[in-house]
Amino acid sequence: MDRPAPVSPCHCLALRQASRRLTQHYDQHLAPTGLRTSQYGLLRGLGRVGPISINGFADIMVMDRTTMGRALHPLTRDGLIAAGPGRDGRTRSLTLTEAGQKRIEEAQPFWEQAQRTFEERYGAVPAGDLRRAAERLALSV
Amino acid sequence: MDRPAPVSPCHCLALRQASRRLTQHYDQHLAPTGLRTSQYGLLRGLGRVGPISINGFADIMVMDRTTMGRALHPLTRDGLIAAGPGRDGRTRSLTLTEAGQKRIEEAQPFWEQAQRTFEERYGAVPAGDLRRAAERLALSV
DNA sequence: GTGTAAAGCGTGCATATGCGCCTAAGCAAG
DNA sequence: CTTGCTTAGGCGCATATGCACGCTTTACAC
Repeated sequence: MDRPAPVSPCHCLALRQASRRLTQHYDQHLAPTGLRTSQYGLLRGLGRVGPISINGFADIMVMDRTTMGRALHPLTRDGLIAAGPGRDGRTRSLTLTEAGQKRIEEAQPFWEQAQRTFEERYGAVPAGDLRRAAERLALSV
Repeated sequence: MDRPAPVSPCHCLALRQASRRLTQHYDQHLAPTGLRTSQYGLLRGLGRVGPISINGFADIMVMDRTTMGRALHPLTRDGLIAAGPGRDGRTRSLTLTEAGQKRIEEAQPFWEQAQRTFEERYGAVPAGDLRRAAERLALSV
């Protein structure tokens, strides 16, 4: 997998490529848990901000609302997230189930190893800088 | 679309969120051209490194080979990229067609505006730093 | 109360993403 | 020439991504 120089000074393309690579790295570490990185992120996020509506959760996770709706399917199917009725007839209330909480705890060591091995290769300081820059982008654009 | 603080110190999650947001920004600007950001990136990339095989192009663009194979479908369908026979009976040779070259030129002003407006909001210097950090990640991990 | 706007969510469509498995073609050792 | 490894690519499956459109429910002005 040796490649020539990356093609283009496009900020977006560079970020997309980096995102793909990093996702692959984390996914490989999380594979034994049966969770993808995206799903682990959703569980962690819901654990912090739930109970919450789909739209609210989508905003927090920086996703399109319809993407969120569909991303929840495999998680509700597997009983990791419960989507009960909300305070309205419109809203649905998302909560992390006990199985979901347990699954997070099982997956955490694998996530930590992914995070750690990435920091070892890329450098912990640059990794932190990159993360903060990405967080700022997600909030600002 | 105002959100609370982003959830998690996970490098991967932060990068994925930023990637989604930025892709949305560029996609909105490129919408009049009928190209998505990803497709514009593929055309630009192929223009630089083509003719090339699918696997070779996938490596350069930091994609899975199967993802590349499928991403080419709408582009070959629309005649922007030609997938002729390669030097082997196995390999296929990807080239940018004249229509593809023309499409890039048509789209360029829209891409430039997306790039520029992002830099205005996020800051040109941080944007460059972020792009270089992302490029390094794509090559290193 | 009623009409209208807005909020919350779902669905259809098209593309994006990558893993596992498969086939075909080249290539080297015997 | 045959056996076996490697390379190039396709396809099925499942999830990810978001736009356009539509539906139901609520909020609000009047």
